Amino acid sequence: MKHTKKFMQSGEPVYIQIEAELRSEITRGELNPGQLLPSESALMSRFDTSRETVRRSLKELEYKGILYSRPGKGYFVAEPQHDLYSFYFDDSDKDFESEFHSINTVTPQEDVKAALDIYDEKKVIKISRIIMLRGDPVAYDEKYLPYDKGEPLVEAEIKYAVFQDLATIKSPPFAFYTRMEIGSINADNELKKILKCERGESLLIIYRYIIGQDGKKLGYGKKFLTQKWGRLEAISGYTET
Amino acid sequence: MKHTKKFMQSGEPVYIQIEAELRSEITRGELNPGQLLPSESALMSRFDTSRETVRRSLKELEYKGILYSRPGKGYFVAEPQHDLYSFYFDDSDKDFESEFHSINTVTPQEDVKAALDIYDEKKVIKISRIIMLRGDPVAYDEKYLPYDKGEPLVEAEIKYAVFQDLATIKSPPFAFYTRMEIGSINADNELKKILKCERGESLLIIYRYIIGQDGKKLGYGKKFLTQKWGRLEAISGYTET
DNA sequence: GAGTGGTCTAGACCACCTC
DNA sequence: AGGTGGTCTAGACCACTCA
Repeated sequence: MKHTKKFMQSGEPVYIQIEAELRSEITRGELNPGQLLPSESALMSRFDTSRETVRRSLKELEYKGILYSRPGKGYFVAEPQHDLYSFYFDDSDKDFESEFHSINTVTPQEDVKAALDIYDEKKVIKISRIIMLRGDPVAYDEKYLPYDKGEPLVEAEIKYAVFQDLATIKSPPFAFYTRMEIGSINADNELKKILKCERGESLLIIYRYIIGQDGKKLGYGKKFLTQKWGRLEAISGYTET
Repeated sequence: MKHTKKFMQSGEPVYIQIEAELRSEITRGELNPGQLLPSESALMSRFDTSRETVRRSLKELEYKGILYSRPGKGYFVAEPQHDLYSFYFDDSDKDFESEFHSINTVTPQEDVKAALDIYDEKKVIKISRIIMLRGDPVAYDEKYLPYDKGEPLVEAEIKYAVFQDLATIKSPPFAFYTRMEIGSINADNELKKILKCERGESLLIIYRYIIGQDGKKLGYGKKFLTQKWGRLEAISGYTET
């Protein structure tokens, strides 16, 4: 059988081989953004395979943002998204020691009320902790959750769940997402005390809003990172493999 | 014909309908991370369609990071990546006015040499500009490109290309990517002068390294953002649609 | 060995675009 | 009218997993 032979020869599925071949032409600059690719039927004869197999290759490249298709016209090389960055920000701070600071129900301040869409006198749960590196405080974290009366405040449970990920509480995990804002701020006296840094030292401040798919605000957090914590690292553009 | 009727009824392709149905079960929490989905053949009879159609739906959800599959076992609901964030950082600063500051070839400082993998006495092209909002400076930008002797320094061309995107020069657009580091810093006297801010004011500092797929360093940039510039905004988790 | 997903084929009809 | 991609079908063989 034709395809079996091809498959065995290199150990790679045919559609992966075609994908690699086309991708290489693009990263080498032989095919450039906006350019039209050969049609499916042309690729079928070029690679001596069926239409679905060719389409599988093209679909892969489409998902990766390298191609797009226009019905009736063909496939085109996409513009790379050099302005779209991604980064990991792991709230559990696995690489650090973290020190439990306080947990209690409080009357929220204005920024917290606004962030959680609270308009009445409802209280909120406030959890704060200090993140340490080799004995030095490098970050300080405050999290706020709406406190619905009647819900027992089970400290141990919250401690576990919240420290894994804010708002894993009582929401199916695909039912919410997080919006983050990153800014910088000079340490005030309170932060100076907590983080044992200079007053005025420049800190990264990271705001997070946990939002349900229905728009409901499920959580709010502020995190202050000293320069010892390190820099946030992000990537944009297409990285091979 | 069976499928034509189904397709016409809702105007949506069958595989999109199946995808939506499964996704809804997941966001509603009926199916949870780690759980096994019904097999392909079970879904074939449930939705009265062919295997490839069912597989197309599952593949979509796989690409979106909602499912993963294990040969011989089945499809499982994935863990949502609540720690993976994305954001846009458009270097052209379309929403701002930007003021050309200077462009010339200079002997690089140590950080620039390290960032561009320069070990000899080669010079680099330095481009700097100031970004303004309503007449006020809100950011300051420095970019460095390796300067290969013999290349004419065509100012107009560089100005255009670099201000669109650092390193669009002479590299096919899929041949490189960008690594970014975000930190905070106190304004020194020089930045105070350029940005007309207080000495010690907290700034966001953004380092960028433009890197070829072959690992070659193509460009380096530093950008200082005042608090007037605004906050960086990022998103994580699954957002519907 | 029975069931699962992974790959591949050879058809089909459709909507869209261009001449 | 003829070419393009979009959707869908009904087969096939394979490697993997688990009882």
